[in-house]
Amino acid sequence: MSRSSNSAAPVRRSRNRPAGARPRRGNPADTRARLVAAAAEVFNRVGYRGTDSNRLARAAGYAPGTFYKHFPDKRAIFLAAYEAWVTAEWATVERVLTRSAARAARAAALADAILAMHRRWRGLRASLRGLVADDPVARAFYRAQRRRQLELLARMSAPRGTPGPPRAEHAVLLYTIERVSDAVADGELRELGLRAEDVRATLCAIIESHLR
Amino acid sequence: MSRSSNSAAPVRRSRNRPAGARPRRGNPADTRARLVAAAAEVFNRVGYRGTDSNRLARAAGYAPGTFYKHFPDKRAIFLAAYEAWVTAEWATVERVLTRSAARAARAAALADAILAMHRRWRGLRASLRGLVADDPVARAFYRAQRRRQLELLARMSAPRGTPGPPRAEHAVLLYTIERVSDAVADGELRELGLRAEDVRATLCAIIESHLR
Amino acid sequence: MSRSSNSAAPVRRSRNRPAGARPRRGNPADTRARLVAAAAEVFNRVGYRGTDSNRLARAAGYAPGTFYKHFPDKRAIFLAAYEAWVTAEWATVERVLTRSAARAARAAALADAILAMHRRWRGLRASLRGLVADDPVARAFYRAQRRRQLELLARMSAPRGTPGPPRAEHAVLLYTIERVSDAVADGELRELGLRAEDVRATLCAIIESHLR
Amino acid sequence: MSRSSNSAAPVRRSRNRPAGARPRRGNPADTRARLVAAAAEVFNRVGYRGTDSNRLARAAGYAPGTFYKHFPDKRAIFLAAYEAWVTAEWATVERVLTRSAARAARAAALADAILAMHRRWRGLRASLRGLVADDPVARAFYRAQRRRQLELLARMSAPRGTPGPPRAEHAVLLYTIERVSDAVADGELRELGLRAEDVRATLCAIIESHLR
DNA sequence: CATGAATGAGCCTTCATTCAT
DNA sequence: AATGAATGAAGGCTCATTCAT
Repeated sequence: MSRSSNSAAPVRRSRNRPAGARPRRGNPADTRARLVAAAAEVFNRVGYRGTDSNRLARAAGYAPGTFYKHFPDKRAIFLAAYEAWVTAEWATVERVLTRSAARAARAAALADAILAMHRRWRGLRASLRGLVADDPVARAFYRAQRRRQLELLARMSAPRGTPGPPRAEHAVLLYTIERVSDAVADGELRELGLRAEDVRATLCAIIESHLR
Repeated sequence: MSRSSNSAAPVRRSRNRPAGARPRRGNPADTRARLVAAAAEVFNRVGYRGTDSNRLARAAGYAPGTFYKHFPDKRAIFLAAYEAWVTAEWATVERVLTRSAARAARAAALADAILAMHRRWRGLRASLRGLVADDPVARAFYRAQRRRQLELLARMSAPRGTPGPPRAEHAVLLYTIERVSDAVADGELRELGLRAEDVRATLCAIIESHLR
Repeated sequence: MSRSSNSAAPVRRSRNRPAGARPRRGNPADTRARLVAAAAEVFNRVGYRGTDSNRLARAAGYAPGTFYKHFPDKRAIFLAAYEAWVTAEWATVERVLTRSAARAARAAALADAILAMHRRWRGLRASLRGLVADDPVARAFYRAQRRRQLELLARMSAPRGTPGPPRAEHAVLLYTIERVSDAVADGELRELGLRAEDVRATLCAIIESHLR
Repeated sequence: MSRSSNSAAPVRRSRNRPAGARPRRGNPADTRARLVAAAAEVFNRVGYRGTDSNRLARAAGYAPGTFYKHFPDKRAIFLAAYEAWVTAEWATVERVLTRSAARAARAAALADAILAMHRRWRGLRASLRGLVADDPVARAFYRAQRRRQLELLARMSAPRGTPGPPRAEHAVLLYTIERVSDAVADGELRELGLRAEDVRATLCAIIESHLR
């Protein structure tokens, strides 16, 4: 598995513009993408509560007012960054799962890919949890992502492309993977006196038991 | 299992004082307990970000200054409320686990007890997740609770009272139970198109597989 | 009296161009007129503080920058709209006063004409009062209009076209008509428990006592 | 008539505290009164749009937060200042009207008293007009004051204490006095080439014609 | 022990205006 | 002549915390 592709920023700079070059006039899509990319990094570093919209704008090379031309508030840009993250993670998951390899190998690759994404973006994910806990809109957004994941899983685990309804065991699997990955990414294991390798193995085993 | 004992407020009003009676000068422990009890309810209702220390003091019948005589800051009272909650939950878990019943029955009782605690205090728990995500001190406190839980589990699953080191599979079990219980309490399942009964059954099965 | 002519927009669309047709490059006078006409309507609807120059430009079918090609600032376009309004009102007043009719009939016609103008443009007038209160330049502009009105009145009331100096009673008359018309237009009367007809009659009587 | 009493600030500093002495702990009523008194002066000097809530607080010797302990927003403190002004003006009007003097003398005294109040607080009154023009809440508040004035007038002009309904001619009288007084206070007359004495005389005549 | 008035740093947001295209 | 992305000063408001009583 290419670790670098998993760890890539969830948002890419659009076009081939030299980094640091800030066009006073760009097209709105570029500006928006730049804002989201910069915000993702800032959120990941200092957390959602650790910045404000003015700083996010400046981090992308813009003035405060520009921020509000593109997002109604701080939450909106956070959710945009999170959505990009989820999209990147799903892409990775699908790529890994469609490989032709032994079940155990695929489970391990999946665990590693997910853990890498959570490690690289652990600050972003921590902020997500905080925001989801506090904010109803963020909560709804987060759950919508989860729903899509569940549908994806139902489709993938169906024998012959006959999706079927979302399954409780899949939901529990997703919750487990998410929670454990966040714990690993946040370094909770070391504090608990556990070895990362053991937790990874446990996770792999659980994942493998759900693969076809 | 006594549902009412599970659902009880994690903090009791101390002494037999008629509710509403507010001694202007009581002993400090009483004042502190009253503040924590009131704060637990307020946090559970409006969330950690939904109040301020002035309101928490008033909710317990005190002035803002009194709050800071008993707690260094808002976080401290939250952690006190959370600690009381964890203590109450553990007590319930131990009570259920030490019953002599079939493994499946104990697993079901445990799941129900935990789900009840999470349902009753879902606002408090949501705030906990938010605070843990944002605040290093809260995070450390939270992990300390987790560590004690893990030790408890190691002791309980040991054949002859020979605890042994914390085990990765226990940690994963705890994470799973916690995450799934919070999801159930928050009503995520319905939104995902899942039946509560199915998720409960899945949870019971996982718990049962870890019981001796 | 033709009510429709009184109520007409104080600024006309120039030329016979189908509404909505927006030439990207027209002659400057047309663009300016279009901006003023649109601004008059917008100000009348949402007030001076209720818009910004960007919206005024868009309301006329232009981009923000175009606005500043034609007006130095937001105040300038407001004063242009107000000036057009005053011109339209004066034209109406002169038309009514030069009719050969009984004094009472002329007074009533004048009152109705003025009230109609104030009703149709009550939002514009409210904004005028607000701006005049806040802004020295707007205040000077407003007073200049008043001065011209006073001169007109002096000329009209002079026996043989010998104007004479402005007279205090004329000024008081103008103030009274203006204030009462605005009150009527703004619906203050109903709130005060007065009948519109009674106020109109009082106004007519006052006007009539000043006519020759 | 005592000019000084008419021109007095509409809000008094409560208690006999040396000017400039700022008690860190006062009773709320004092603090509020100090805020309103300071705000009235600031509004009168720089206008409603010329300050912000932070400056108003500082002008009274307080920090920004204190402002919001007493008023929900800037508008609220303005309306409080205006209400104090109206109360002061009414007191003056009643005092003058209940004197036993010739009708002409009373009319003159009334005109002078009102003109003095408008001159002393012309900035406050200009801001009032601006706010009333822009803000629905301020408008409603302003009209409520007017309604009370109208009732007062109905009561005073009734032969035998039989008030009767509000009368249109009274409303027109109030509008005229208000508008003309503001014009005089704002110096509009000089700009219009009128002599202050002439306008005052016209105003006196109108008032006198309405006195019993 | 308890009070509660007061604090003030800092966040979110607006909008009149500019200027490179 | 027209565009529209970008600007940034400034204003309204909150709330965790202090301290004189």
